[in-house]
Formats: sequence, structure tokens, C-alpha cells
Amino acid sequence: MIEVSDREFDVLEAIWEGAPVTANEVVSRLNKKSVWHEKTVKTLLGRLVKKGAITFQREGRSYLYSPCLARQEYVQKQSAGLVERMFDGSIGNFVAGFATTKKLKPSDIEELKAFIDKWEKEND
Amino acid sequence: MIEVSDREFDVLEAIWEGAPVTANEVVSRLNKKSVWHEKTVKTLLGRLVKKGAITFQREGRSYLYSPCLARQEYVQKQSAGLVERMFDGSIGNFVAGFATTKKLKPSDIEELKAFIDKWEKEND
DNA sequence: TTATACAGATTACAACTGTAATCGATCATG
DNA sequence: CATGATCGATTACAGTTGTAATCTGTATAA
Repeated sequence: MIEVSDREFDVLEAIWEGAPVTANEVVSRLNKKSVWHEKTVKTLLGRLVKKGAITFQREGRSYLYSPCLARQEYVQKQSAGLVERMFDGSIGNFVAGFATTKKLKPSDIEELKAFIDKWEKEND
Repeated sequence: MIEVSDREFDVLEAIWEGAPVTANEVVSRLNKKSVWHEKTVKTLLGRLVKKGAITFQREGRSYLYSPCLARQEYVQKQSAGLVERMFDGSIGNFVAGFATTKKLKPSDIEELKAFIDKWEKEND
């Protein structure tokens, strides 16, 4: 499984926003949220390529980067890993634990109910 | 916030299993699951102390270690962080995403329902 | 009492991370 | 054509991490 660091993940997010994308556009996207030095971003792009998390095609003298894994896939694996390690693999435990610190809003509960309804329709 | 690495977390888990505890007992507990070199564990204990994640009282020539943070607290913060970073802070999104790869069992759904019922009784 | 065993402390060391600066090639501009 | 602006590539460098070995100070056994 491809492992990316925290900052590499931030860069990946920018690429998932829309690909293929130039390094400069990635820098722009990242700078909408916080300050990123162009050199730092380039380094991280290089590392992501080396790790096989993204690829690129040459376009003139610059590159166009694209992700090698879908965001869905990645975040789901991370989620499953966390639930496994910290909540004995139980999503119920996870949600219950989560709710003791993060105050849930009624809308959160509605989302959960909606999910359950959908799940039950699909699994009867 | 105190940050601990993956392996440090494993050691913390062993301490949370029951404290105060000697280094040797920590080694024993860890070795029930996988192979840990005693020296490695000692190093990690030292690092955890330096990070303020655990403390110790001297007991003769050895130490008795205890956690400085509750497991609940720690795992909840990690959970909240992941949901925030990867699911826009929405547990609904998290659960839905989680369910697309990890097939949920009926018991998982029951747990979720139970949680919702409890929440609704407490928040009416 | 002297050697040894065992505890924690210190040191080792490579890979990974965060954060850039510098290098070398190329492209556009005066 | 000469020069500076730009690319990506390479290098830098300290802090973290994983994984231990060595050192140092006792406590204990012969």
C-alpha cells in the first residue's frame, strides 16, 4: 500500500481537486488555504511521483500531474485502518467514541439515519 | 497536543492495558501480539516520557510507568482529526465512505441504531 | 569482595519528513 | 546572440521514527 505523509496528502488533495494539473496550479490551489512555498510543493510532487502516488505527462517544458489512486480509495483505507487499530474494528464504537467529544448536531444524526435506511434497503 | 508515533502508540496501548507497569511487563504485553525487542521498547518508553505522554515513579532500581492521557481522549482526538481532514468533519460521510469498502455486518448497523437511540433520548 | 547481571541512559544510524535553496537545461526577450 | 526567467532535478539539513547496541551505575551471587 502506498503511504504518503501529511504534507504529501495535502498536495494530493490539491491534485484530486482536478487533474491533470501543472505544478504551478497545484501551488495556487494550496495557497488558497494556507501559505506554501513553491519549492516545497515541487519537492513533495517529486516524492509523490517516486512513491507511485501520482504520475505525469510532459507538456512542453513542464509536467501535468495526475493521481494514481482515487481519493475515495485512499481515505477509506485510512478510515478502516484507524477503526481497526483504535476501535477494535467496530464502527459503532467509533461513532460512540466520536460523539463523546465532538458534540453531534441533529443533522449528523439525520445523516446516520439516512445511511442506515439506505443500507437496510440494499441488504434485506 | 501530544503527538506519538505509530510504534509509540503500540507501547501506549500496552500501558493503557493496566498501569502503573514496569518496562518488563510492557515488553511482555507487547510480545503477546508480535515480536518486540526489549531495547526497542525501552527506547520508546523513554521517548514517550520525554514527550509527556507517560510518567513514572521509581520502584527500587526500575520504574513504574503510567499514562498521562486517557486512551479515550487520545483516540477520540485522532478520530476527530481524521473525520475533519478527510470527510469535511461529517461522520455521516465517514460512515458512508467506510461502508463502501468494509462490508458492514448487521451487528454494526445494530450498534449504530443503538447509538442513535441513546443520543436521541439524551437530546430531546 | 569481586564479578556479573540487569535497570535505565546514551549513542547509533538509516529512512522518512518538512522545508527550502541551488543546479542545469531551456525558453523567451532585448 | 546574450541574458534572465522558469522548469524539474539535485542537494541540504535538522527533526522524527524504527530498531537496536553500548555505556554506566548498582545489586546480587559466588
